[in-house]
Amino acid sequence: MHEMPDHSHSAFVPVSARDLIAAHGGRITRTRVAVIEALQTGQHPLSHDEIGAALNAAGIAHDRVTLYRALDWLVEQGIAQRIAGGERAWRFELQSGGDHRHAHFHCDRCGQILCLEDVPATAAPVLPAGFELARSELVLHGACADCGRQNDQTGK
Amino acid sequence: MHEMPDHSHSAFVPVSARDLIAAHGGRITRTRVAVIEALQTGQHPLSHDEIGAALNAAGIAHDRVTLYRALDWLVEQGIAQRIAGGERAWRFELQSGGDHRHAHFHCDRCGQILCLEDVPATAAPVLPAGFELARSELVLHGACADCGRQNDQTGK
DNA sequence: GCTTTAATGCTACAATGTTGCATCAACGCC
DNA sequence: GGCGTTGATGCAACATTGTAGCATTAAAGC
Ligand SMILES: [Mn+2]
Ligand SMILES: [Mn+2]
Ligand SMILES: [Zn+2]
Ligand SMILES: [Zn+2]
Repeated sequence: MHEMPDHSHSAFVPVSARDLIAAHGGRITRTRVAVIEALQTGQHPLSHDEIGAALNAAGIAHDRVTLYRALDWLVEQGIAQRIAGGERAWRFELQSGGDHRHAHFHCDRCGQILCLEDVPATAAPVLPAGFELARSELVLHGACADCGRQNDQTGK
Repeated sequence: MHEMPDHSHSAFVPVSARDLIAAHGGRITRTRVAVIEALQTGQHPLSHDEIGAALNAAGIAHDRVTLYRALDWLVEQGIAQRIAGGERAWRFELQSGGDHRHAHFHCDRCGQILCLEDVPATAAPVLPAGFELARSELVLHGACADCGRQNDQTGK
């Protein structure tokens, strides 16, 4: 595993995993660093399982429970956010700057999840009196380009 | 396809559970009838557990698996729809006329789910080329009136 | 280095949902 | 109304996802 030297003048990777953890007063551990890096690398919100696989690939031994707790902590700290997705398993992605909540697309055939950065999840709907809105989740379901193409004849 | 018998001048309870099942070519069983009636009675989308409790209350013995399968069948037939809700458990509600998909509110404190009939879940967003939208789910999270009132000081 | 305690690893458990298969009962037919 | 067919059920066993308790390890500050 490579040490990230901090010649970080790149505007694209604004904070190193270590800085992010330290900034929230947490201890810098292999697991947390690797989880954040997996989320930074991933092109879509990752499931617990996918993150676990990434850690294995990086040669980082870990316990299931530890991973759950690392993810919980990241969410508590506002570093990552949880996405419901439509199956039973949560997906996780880094909280990119601010509270920019966007919609997600869930392919019902291959299970792939895609960020729709352009589609805000924010609705400002009429809630009954006394109700307080904390956040909104918008998930679109359907078939992704690959899946739609490969068996379009099913009609369903 | 048979026409509804015409003693039905009530516009409010359009179909009996039995008719609904028969119209979809299914066998009319105690469990299915009771599940549909529970969904018709319920004021919000019901979890598997809540439906099971309703069956027990109605004195209808049943197996966990049977209930799962009854619900699966209702969803397959388009009689009911599944809602993700944000916990691990599905919620179910009858598919009221047409494809009228509305948003739902999930209270993060008491777990209550509320239908927001007025808020359409439909977004017509820009999907990448080749993607096919089947349906969309919009879930708003926060505190319901009761929960918001009773401990507003937490701030979280 | 030494101490403190946050974080981990392990075990055991809970909640939700699924699969296979033998049995039962709904429904069509007579 | 009885009968046979087969869809629906009940039961046992299992899978997946996530939690709780507690002893041990190791990160951070001195
Ligand atoms: Mn996203
Ligand atoms: Mn609803
Ligand atoms: Zn797909
Ligand atoms: Zn509430």
